Amino acid sequence: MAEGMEREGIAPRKRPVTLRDVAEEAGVSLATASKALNDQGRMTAETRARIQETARRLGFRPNGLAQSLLRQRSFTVGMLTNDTYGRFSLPLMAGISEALVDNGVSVFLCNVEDDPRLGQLHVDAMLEKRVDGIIATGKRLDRRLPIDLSQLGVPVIYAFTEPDADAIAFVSDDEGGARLAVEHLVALGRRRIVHVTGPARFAVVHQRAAAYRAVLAEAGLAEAPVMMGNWTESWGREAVDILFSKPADRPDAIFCGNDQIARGVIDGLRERGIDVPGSVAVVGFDNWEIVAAEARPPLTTVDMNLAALGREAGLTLLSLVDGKPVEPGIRKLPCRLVVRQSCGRPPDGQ
Amino acid sequence: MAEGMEREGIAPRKRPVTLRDVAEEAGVSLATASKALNDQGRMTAETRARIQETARRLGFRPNGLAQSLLRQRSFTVGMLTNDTYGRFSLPLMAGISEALVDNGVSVFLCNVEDDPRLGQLHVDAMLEKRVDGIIATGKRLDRRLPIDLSQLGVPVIYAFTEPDADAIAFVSDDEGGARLAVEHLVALGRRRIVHVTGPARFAVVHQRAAAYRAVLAEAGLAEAPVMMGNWTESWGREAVDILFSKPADRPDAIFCGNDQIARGVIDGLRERGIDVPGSVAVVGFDNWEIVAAEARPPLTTVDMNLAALGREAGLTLLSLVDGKPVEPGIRKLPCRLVVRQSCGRPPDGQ
DNA sequence: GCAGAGTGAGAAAAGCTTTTCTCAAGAAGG
DNA sequence: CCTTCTTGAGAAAAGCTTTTCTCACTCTGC
Repeated sequence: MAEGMEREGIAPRKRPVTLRDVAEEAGVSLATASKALNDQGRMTAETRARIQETARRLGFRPNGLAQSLLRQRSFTVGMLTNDTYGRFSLPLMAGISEALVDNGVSVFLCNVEDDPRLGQLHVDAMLEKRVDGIIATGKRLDRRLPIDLSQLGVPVIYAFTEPDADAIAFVSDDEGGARLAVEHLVALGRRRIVHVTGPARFAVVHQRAAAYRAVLAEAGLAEAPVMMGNWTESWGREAVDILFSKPADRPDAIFCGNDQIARGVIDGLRERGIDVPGSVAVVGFDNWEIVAAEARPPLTTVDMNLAALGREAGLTLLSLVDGKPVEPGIRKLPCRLVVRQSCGRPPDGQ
Repeated sequence: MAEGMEREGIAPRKRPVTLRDVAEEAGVSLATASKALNDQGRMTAETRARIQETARRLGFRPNGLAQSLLRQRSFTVGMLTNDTYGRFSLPLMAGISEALVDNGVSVFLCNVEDDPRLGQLHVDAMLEKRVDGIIATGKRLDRRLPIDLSQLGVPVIYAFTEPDADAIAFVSDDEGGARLAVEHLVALGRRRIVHVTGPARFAVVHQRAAAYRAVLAEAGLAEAPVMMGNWTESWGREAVDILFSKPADRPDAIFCGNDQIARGVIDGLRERGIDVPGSVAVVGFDNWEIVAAEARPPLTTVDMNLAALGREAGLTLLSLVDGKPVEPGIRKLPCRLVVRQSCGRPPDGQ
């Protein structure tokens, strides 16, 4: 019956070829075919080779759905974010994806905005598709996603977002990051360092400000005011106007709460004819390449290592899925200072 | 046997509850339980209600893997991109995801950089997981992804990337977009319009330049030089230096190839004391919010409607998956002009 | 020549759901 | 009272792979 049948074309169009097809073509049973392809069971080397060759020729590809059903493991995880694919999610995703792809795990990306309905929709879809786990990420360390993930029955990891109680979370160490920045300025001999940052309703604003104050105290420097505003360039320019409109107490360094503010600060200073870094050094936060690298001069800034954070989160999720116990709690991962040109000569020994 | 058994806790820990559990608990067969939950088959309203109630109480959730295996449809699609989750992929994804989530379809996001090995890895993973289709997106309209998707045996849609032969693709209409920009300037009475754009090796550079020349010709205006450089702010500033260093032939409008160039142009003009839009009008391309909205003045720019493009691509893929025939070919979707303040008063009637 | 060991390969179950038959019991009609 | 129709519900197959048994056959050693 298979005698006169010619396989036409190249693409395995229509119905995908199954293990049964391979077995029939090779004249063996399903069991034998399966074992041959998985290098398991006992059989002649010749039989094994023949089956493998047949599979190759037919373009056989095992059906992952069937495998998953049997193994109770889908090699699939869901990623939730409310950062409409934004600045923070991006490197985070890159790290997560990198950690998982090498283990054959694919990632469902789900943007839930801040909409509980949309969140529930995506979570339901994930659970029905039997994801092995979920990674929750966000755009703010101090905001929860609009859905409760604590009772789902699958492992959940939080990355760069406020976790539920008793959860496993990875966040950036903002105090440490701010420390790096301010200590850098101190080491460069700056004495009057001010902090221009975002709105008071952000937790990170207070964390970074606290570290800023601590470093000043440790260095025996007078505390300068912390100026809170928006996360925008225009606030940076405005802050410069405030700081430099009066002749006294002008700073010789400005530590900014993010790169956009820093960029505004740099622009404001340039427009006033104040040299950066000659007269005033500027440090940013976030290392948002497109802003930091194109600033004039290019911006020295704090990088939160989000890709590394994502990778860590991904690997930990895999451990969890494999049943290894993981201590709950919040893990802070260190930031890193990216030195460009807005602070002048780097201090000795760095 | 089930008599003394108390369900403890809330979370369905360990083994998820299956249809068999529901059937046993309700005292019916699997078949009846299935039909009850799907509102199919015949049975007393009372039986149906009892089964549904039981399912609800037990927190039953059908196993999507089993359903997919049977239906030959996984309600899953893969998205490939080489735009390391960048500026273009982002809105594209948002649109695609939006179109699909309402149909219960989840999206595997796969960043393949420009690495054929990584691409093959992801494509293999997708095929094993039996995605219903694939959407290929990129960061450039004139570059292929590093893998051949034409013989995969699943439907493929290309969005914002160079398609393989005989494929279905959605791209932005860059000529049309450039037209919108230049016609806007002409309508505002600008007479000497120059075009500052990116490197000649980009196809869009030539498409947009051609449209620019065509509109000038139609308006009876003298053709000004097309200045090709980099997609950077510094090139925008440099171009201004070139254009305004000599006193003659100064433009009264500049059409920029992207928003970063436009931003550089605006900064360059401001630093020369040239009023925007008073003396010179500026238009950008891409509508990259963070750049366009924070420019001084905020930038009028061309938006490629990438979210709409993604939505269209998603819906078309669904048609394809449902077996509806779709004519191959490249579909160009219109751009849209976002008017902010860098061109002055919008022309009458708009 | 025969018991026991080893070897190659197949049968069958499991994983979960959906759908098509099949069947038994009760109701309606002659 | 017997036949036919209707109705409620279950049995079984299908979708694809993996794994554990089981079985038949061939050596090996005595």
